[in-house]
Amino acid sequence: MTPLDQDAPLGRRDLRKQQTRAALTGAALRLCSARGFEHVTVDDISAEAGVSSRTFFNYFASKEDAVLGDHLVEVDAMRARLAVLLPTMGVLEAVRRAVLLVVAAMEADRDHWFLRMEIIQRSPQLLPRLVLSNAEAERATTEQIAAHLGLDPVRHGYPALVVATTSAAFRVAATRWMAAAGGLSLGALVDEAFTALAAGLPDPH
Amino acid sequence: MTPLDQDAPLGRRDLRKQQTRAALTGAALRLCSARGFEHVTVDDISAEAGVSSRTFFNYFASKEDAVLGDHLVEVDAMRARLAVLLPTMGVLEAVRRAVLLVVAAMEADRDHWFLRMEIIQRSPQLLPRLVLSNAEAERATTEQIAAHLGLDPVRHGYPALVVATTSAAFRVAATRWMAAAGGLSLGALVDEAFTALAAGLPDPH
DNA sequence: AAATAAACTTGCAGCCACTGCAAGTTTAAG
DNA sequence: CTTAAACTTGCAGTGGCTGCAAGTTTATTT
Repeated sequence: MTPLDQDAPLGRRDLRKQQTRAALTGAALRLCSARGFEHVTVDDISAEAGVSSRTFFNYFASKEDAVLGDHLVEVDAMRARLAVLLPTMGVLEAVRRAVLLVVAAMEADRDHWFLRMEIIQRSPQLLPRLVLSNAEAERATTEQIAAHLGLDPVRHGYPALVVATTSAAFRVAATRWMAAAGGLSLGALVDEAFTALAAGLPDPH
Repeated sequence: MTPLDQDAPLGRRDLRKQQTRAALTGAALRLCSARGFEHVTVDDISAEAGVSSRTFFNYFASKEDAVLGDHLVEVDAMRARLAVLLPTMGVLEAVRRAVLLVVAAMEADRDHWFLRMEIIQRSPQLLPRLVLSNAEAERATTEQIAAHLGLDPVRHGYPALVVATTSAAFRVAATRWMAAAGGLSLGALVDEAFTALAAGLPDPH
């Protein structure tokens, strides 16, 4: 009598796992927000979460991972959405709409993201790592777009260019979102950036 | 009678310093290219260069820095060029021409750059750090453009957007350059990317 | 319910990146 | 020549991270 109504096989064990995982990320975000990333040790985080430091590394490959998180779910959702949108509109417009999925996820997890970004802002070494976590996703998206256009992703630069620039545009929007401390809508900022991109980045006045 | 004809004060000491530095980067690139970044220790690099591992850290803040290098010179040159170009043309065009300085520097240091990129390709952890080394430069350029346009870089997203997207476009061009193993001109690839950017990234056919 | 297997946690020992300190050595300056 | 500054180095120590060999908890089988 295993409850499989939803999508996740929930045993007592798996439940406790994602509970421990949440405790670790929570502890990491809280402590790093208070003291700064480099003044928090893995031992501190583990102690705060009530597990051994060795167990910490059973959940996260690095201290940075605990702060930055996974985001694999959103990546998969975005790929699925892209597959639907690409045949019916231009590439840039399809990417814009697909990105709105990520926007929704971030606005839903708003509190954690503000903590994350505050920590990242004070410890710039984390920003690149955040980009890296997107790197694999970027590569996959590049191939998806190249396949749709029937282009060789190596010979043609277009797919990689679209992905890299839109990704950068998104990062800028997210940074502004945090700088405004939630006073602006992330979706609106993303839209603004994509509009400028589609217009060829003309000088404003 | 200090020889100051050029721009650098060259004493026996400074000469030996940049000699040691070159030996360290050379050793780092050679060993990492042969064995892969994570299978090379700082001790290995130091021994190959004929200094102690402690001395290594007097020259580089991290193992990654030894592989990735500085590029501060090009950054300064680019800023100066930008200051000249900005008043006489559009922002995007000015950035495009300023970037050509970096292109020239990379094509001149071609061999080292191919090694670097091969190493980075096999050890993706390095890619973020490469982005980070550009992060400070990006911030400075953003402020420069914001000042030129008379915009507040926080309230207005345009300067940051231009810098982030052009930087991404450059990265794509550099990646293709390496993939082509020098069969293509980096300058041509950069031009192609900027042209697509200025046109608003329209679908190709 | 008991026995067996699988998964999870933990301590331990150890590698390696990296740092501060206190020498010793080399080069420049007075 | 003397003094001061710069450079190198060893040493000891912190902290991130891993493999291993327990021990403990949960799932599975009979």
